[in-house]
Amino acid sequence: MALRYALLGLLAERPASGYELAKEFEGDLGHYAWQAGHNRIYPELARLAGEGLIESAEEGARGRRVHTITAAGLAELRAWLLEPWEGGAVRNEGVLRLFLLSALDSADARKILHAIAARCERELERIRDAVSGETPISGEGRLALGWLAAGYGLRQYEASRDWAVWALGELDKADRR
Amino acid sequence: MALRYALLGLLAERPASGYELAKEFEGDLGHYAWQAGHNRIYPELARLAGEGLIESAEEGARGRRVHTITAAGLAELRAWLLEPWEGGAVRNEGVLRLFLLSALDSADARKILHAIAARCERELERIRDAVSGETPISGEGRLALGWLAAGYGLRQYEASRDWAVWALGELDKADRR
DNA sequence: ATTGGACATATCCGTATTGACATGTCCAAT
DNA sequence: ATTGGACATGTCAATACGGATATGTCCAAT
Repeated sequence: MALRYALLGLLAERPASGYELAKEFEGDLGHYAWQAGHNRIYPELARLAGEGLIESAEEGARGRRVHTITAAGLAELRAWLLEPWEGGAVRNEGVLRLFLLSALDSADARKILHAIAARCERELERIRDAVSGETPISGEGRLALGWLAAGYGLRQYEASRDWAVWALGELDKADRR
Repeated sequence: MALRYALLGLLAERPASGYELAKEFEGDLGHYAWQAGHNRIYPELARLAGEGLIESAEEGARGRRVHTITAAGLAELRAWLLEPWEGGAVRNEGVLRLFLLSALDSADARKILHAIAARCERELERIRDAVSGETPISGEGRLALGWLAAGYGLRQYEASRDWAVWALGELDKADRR
């Protein structure tokens, strides 16, 4: 269910080909929120077109097909976002690895925690670099998806780094017993 | 692949039945890292037992079967955690909804951002309450999975709340143009 | 002229996942 | 005595997903 809304959301920013949409999923979107490969994207686009939520037009070169969100698609997306919800799918292998540190002995856990903290710093650096070249605002004066995602990533990695440092402290406490 | 390691990690803390494992996935684990229902857990336990990574013993009442991790299982888990990695599955409907706010007009977006901030505060309260009754250390002096998860949840929700507040500020800036 | 790489779409198959259905036990409260 | 709810395990069918494979185009640099 979520993939269709991710696609509608991306197309709400600007019309795009399946190829371009697949690229988007390799960035912040796929990093924090939802992943999809072209093999999932193309069939879903066909279905969305079948339901009239997007319109797909052949556009010359290399068989490129540009998909545009329709009024119905926009309405569907808005309804989904406004609808109250909870739970929803969660799957994050990286976070799982954090928690499973509990199964390792102190030395192994420390090694990994240091690696995590360092990795977070690297990612923070990467996002800060990327942000300097980004626009906060997309068409129609709305906030750009990429801007929101970058802001989220920044805070998320800071939180993860702080967690790793805290966990190292907890490990110290445990070892002193 | 990740589910098997989640199960091994839980069983590394203490032996448990499939039913108890399913309960674990309803808590912090399923909230931030990985979800699984009993219908997925039972077959995977059977497979793990078949590979000798866990041992399963019938234990009296109500057909309860208690699963215990073996030395081989512990080794497999450790190897997975220590192995370098990147990427890994990411799927988080909640975060996706945050990003897709970009498709809404200013008024709708504000409404949702306020709701998100409030929700984060509620979750923070809930975790703080839960933490007061938790042990940082599990058997053998290792950090408890639940403790690590709670520490993560705390920082994660703070980050999300800060993000929502920041996004509201960005919206203000955009609207002033 | 050719070639490497980005652009572009598509299918196939095995496995993962989910929701629904099914079955039965134990125990505490009425 | 009975009943509701937690305990406990399972199967099935439909769908989602991911890795591999396939095919072809456009263009810039050599």
